[in-house]
This record gives sequence, structure tokens and C-alpha cells, in this order.
Amino acid sequence: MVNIKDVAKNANLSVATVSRYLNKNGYVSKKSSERIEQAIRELDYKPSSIARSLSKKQSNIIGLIVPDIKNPYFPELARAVEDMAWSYGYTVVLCNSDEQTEKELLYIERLSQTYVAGLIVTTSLMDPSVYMSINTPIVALDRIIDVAIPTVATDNRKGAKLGTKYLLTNGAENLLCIRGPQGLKTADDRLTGFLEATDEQGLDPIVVTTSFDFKDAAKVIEQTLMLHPQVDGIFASSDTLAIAALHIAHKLEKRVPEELQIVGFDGIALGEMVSPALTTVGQDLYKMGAAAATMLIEQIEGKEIKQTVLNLDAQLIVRGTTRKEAAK
Amino acid sequence: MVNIKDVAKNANLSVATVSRYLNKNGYVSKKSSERIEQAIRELDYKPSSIARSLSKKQSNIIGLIVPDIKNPYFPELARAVEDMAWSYGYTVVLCNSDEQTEKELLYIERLSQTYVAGLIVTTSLMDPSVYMSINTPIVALDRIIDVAIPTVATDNRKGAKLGTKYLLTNGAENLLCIRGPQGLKTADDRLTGFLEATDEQGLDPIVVTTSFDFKDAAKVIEQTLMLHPQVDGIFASSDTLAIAALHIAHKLEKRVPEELQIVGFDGIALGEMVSPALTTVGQDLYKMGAAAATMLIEQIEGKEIKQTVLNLDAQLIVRGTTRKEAAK
DNA sequence: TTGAAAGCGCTACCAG
DNA sequence: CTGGTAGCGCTTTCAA
Repeated sequence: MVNIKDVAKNANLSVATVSRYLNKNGYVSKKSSERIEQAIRELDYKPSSIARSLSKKQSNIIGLIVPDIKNPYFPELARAVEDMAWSYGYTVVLCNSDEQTEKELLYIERLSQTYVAGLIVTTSLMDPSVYMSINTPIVALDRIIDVAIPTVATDNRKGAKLGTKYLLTNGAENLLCIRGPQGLKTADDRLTGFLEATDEQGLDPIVVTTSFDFKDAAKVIEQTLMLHPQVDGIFASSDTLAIAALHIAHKLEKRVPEELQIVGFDGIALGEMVSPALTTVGQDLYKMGAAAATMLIEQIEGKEIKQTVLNLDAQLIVRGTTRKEAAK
Repeated sequence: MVNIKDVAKNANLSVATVSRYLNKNGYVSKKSSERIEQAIRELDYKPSSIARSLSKKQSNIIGLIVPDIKNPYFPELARAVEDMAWSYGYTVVLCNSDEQTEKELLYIERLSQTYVAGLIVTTSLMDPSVYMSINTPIVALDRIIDVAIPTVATDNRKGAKLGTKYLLTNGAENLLCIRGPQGLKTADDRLTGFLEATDEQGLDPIVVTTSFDFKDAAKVIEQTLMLHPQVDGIFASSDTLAIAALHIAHKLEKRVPEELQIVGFDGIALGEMVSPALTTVGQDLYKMGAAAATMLIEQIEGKEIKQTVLNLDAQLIVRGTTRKEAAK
């Protein structure tokens, strides 16, 4: 492997000058620059980012911690993060935490042995102090960890209220809310939004809790729907959950949206693929991921951080699991 | 950050001895070991993997190159790779190539600046020589690059034949094959398998080509189905494509599986979520990813490689988009 | 069984 | 504007 020394020799300059050229800091004469460029081309020199990291005590690796990349929500985020990172010359390390605090902790520990430049975390089950205490730039994506930590998230309460109201406007009367795991902030907030909307109408909806696992969810939903056949509107705390509901509706031969309307939350691509396509409260996932990456990189590079919290509004995406807004 | 020198000082030993202890090579007396352990605990010392990489010219980073992590096929692979890597102490860098040779090349170049320990690649659009020439352990996953490169893949021809035959056995007579992009080995092989099955029956099926993009595929399928309403069996080159077909079937109000049967290929989780659930030729994605990672790590660590090519058989997974095997 | 010291490739300070 | 050189933290001879 050719190194900076070889380049220096070839260009008849010192290592220091070449380094200065490479980092575009300090003075290098036009002539020297040309000689260096020439040498680099000739030798096909590639700087070692490891060596650079060691001496700068700073790498260009970003850790992305997600609960499970198989959950269709996260690849969309991951893709955006990766795109952004790539364009800034960073590289992203993928970490699956399985929502386990312990595994996440281990990851953080391992990553910090590598001088990770920063962390993007889509989790909040953990004590905020852990994140605050690690001495690495960090941004929370999707889930808020602490007000002190830069965050990109969606206003879940507001979005849920929006979706629920739409269901109500469309004539649904017996609502069911399928909520995600207890204690998960996003799920809690979405429930709050749902309840706000139903409360306003003086309704008394059913609420069931489930994990995000498709099969678990399907089971819970099936039981609930059997028990409460009058349900004609479902607000699900995620698109996956909504799709599970749709699946069960088919199984129970309930017509969607005629007999049962469903609204999801997230806006994953999958929602367009099912039949009928899913009406949902959609977030701009790509935008979120990209924003988080940008925010992190700005932090890493010590730039003025314009905005430390980005709270996005979700939009209603009307597709096929709700009736056309009828009597209004 | 506490370093090896601090530990050595604290343990009243030399840096060399501590290093030997850390790497479990060379002699270290029982007593010294204990002192070192003690010091490590006391100081909460974490070795710097960057420094280690620099001096060993070897990192613990594995690059995983996929076309697009948003394609639901890849997260399942990625998850397995990551799990395996994690358990061996490696870290995986996620790279999206978008099926673009150029981007892939850039990635490989960038990764090689980091002493990546190895590469797992799910692509084959590129000239094999590129992979052979980079001086890094590599394994091809899902798509075969070259016989000389260790590979984990599925027997696509055989699987496709299996799926098509099943369609035929179940009474489908007018077959349509939705094949993936031309020139993509996996797609080509699956077409071959499909044709073998139809040829045996002296059939003359329709074949259409599409990209893996859902919307593109849906459009192509819709046109085809309008043009050839007699089609009563579809073999799709991937589950995503099959789901697109299912979507269009609903749109055109064709009953599945009564009027139209569909068989996919891949076995992604998504297949179970749609309604009716997708009958498919399934691969054990997790196993594939895990095997690829293991194979790579064995290569990296210079272990005897038991097996350099793993060719798995796909299994028929009968679900709801085909009729129950009737007259047989 | 241990330690001194020479790198690994690059950055950054200081002197010229 | 340029070069010498001391690290960055760790591994690995080579001697002792």
C-alpha cells in the first residue's frame, strides 16, 4: 500500500506539505500542489482513514442504532441516513438493538472504542443520562430521548388526532385503537392523540396494546374483532399494525372500507402495496433520516447548529382503507 | 481516554506485557495477568480499535453492499449478517449501491481506505475482475459473481421450476412470468426455471420484464393483464413483484386464487402480511445472511474454509394465493 | 517471562 | 511557504 511518505518522495516534498495539501489547510504553493496531485495520480495513493483517525482522534464513522432493521420502518430511515452520510464522506455502521437496553449499551460501548464520530439513535427505552454522559455527538431520530439532545421527530399526538378525526368524519362510530408497546413514547403519544379526538366526540373507544410483531398483533386484533364485531373504525399506531388489522379483516371477511375503515401511522412504502392501499398518517421518512444525519454531521464538524430540534408534522395520506369523505 | 500506557503504569508492568495479555499471545505470568485485570477494571480501560487496526493493518469492519436497503429482501439478509458479525466482534458498514456499478466502485474504494476486513456483496452487475483484484476477503451473497469467489446463494433455476410446476399442478393453464431486470443473473435463472417447467408441458407462456420497483412493476402488470385477460397463473421473479401482481389483481377485481393464482419467490416476511398471504418459493434468508457472514469471517481470520460455495435449495411455501392442490 | 523500542500512516506544532 | 519531528495507541520483534 502506498503511503503519504511515498507521495512526498515522489513529489520531492516533505510529508508535512503533502498532509497540508490533503487537508487543505496551511500553505501549499501552486507548484507544489501540482506536483503532489501528479504523484497521487501516478501512485494511485489513497489516504488511510485509520491512520488519520488515530492521529485526529476522530473518525468518519456514524453509528446508527435501530431496534430492528427488518421492521420496514427503519430501512427507509436508514437509507436516508446512509445517503446523507455518504455525501459528506461518512460511513454508517448498522446496529440492531432489538429494543434491548443492554444490547444497545454494548453497542455504544463498542462503538466508542472506535472513536465513532457520532450516533443516531432511534430508541428511547434507555435512561437519558446514558446518552448524555457518553462524550459523543448524538441525535435522536423518531423517538425523543431528552430535550437536551438534538432530535428529529414527528408530532405524534397531533398526527394521531388528525388520523382519528378523519376516521370520525368518515362515519366511523365504534373505534378501536391498536396501540404499540406501553412505555414507548411514540406509542403513548399516538394514543393520547387518538383519545383527544374521541373525547371531543364523547366517545368511548376500545384500546388494545400489542407489540409491533406482526403475528402477535394479528392475534390480538383477531381476538378483539371477534369480541367486538361492532367496530367499524381502527386507528393503528403504526402501518405494520394497520396492515395486520387489514389482514385480519380479510380473514374475518369484513369488507374494507365499507364495513371497517382503517388508518395507520408512519407512511412506509408497504402501505401502498397492500390491497386496498392503506390510508395513513404519513411522515416523510426520508426527510427525517436525512435531517438527522445532517444535524449530526453539523454537530460533529462543530458547525453552528441552526436547529437542535426538528418537530415535523405528519400528513394525512388518503388511500383505500377509508371511505371517501362522504357527508360533510 | 485511558490508554494502554496508563494500564501498564497502574499494573507496574510494561506496555508490551499488557498488550500480550490483551491479545492472549506470548507469555504473561499468572500474577501479572491479575494485576493487569485489576488495572483494567480500575481504570475502565477500553482498547482503541483504531490504534489496533493501524498497527495490525487489519480492522474489524465488514462492508455490506446491497442495492437498496429499502427493498424488503435486504433487511432480512442484513439483519443476519449484522447478528453474526456482532457475535464475532465485527461491525458492519451499510452500503447502498442502487445497482449502480459506479457507486459500488466508489464504495469499495472508500472502504478499502479503511482497511475493511472484508466485504459481503449482493450484486453481480459488475465485472468479476474488480472483485478479484481488490485485495480483500469477499463473499458473494444471493448473487453469484464468479466461481472463484466464495458464495452463498439459492438455486434459482430449480426453485423457479418448483414454483411454476406447483402452479401447473394446481390447474393454472395460461401462465405469465414476471421477470426481473435483464442481465441480472438471479432473474435470468428464475426465468430459465420457469421456462423449463412450461416447456415440459408444451406451454407457450407470456413473459414480461420489469424492474423491482413496485410502481413500475404494477404498471407493467396491469397493462399485461388487461391485454391478456385469460392469464390464470402468475409466477413472479420476486415476492415484491408478486405482491404488485396481487395488488393489480385486486384492482382489476380478479379473484385470487380462484381466477388467478400467484406464486412469488424469496420468502420475505411481507408475503405473510398481504391478503391472501403469498404462496412463494422461499429461501431461508436469515440462514443465508448468517452463512455469508460466517464464511467471510473464517476467511478473514485465515481459518480453514470448509466450504466455499453454499448453494441452498428453496422451499415451496404454500399460502393463500394458490388453490389447494386439487385434482392430483 | 518481561521490557525497550521501532514502527503502522498521518497530523500538527514549531522553526526556518 | 516548507520541512522536521513528536506524537496518536497499539503490536511486535529482539534482547535481556
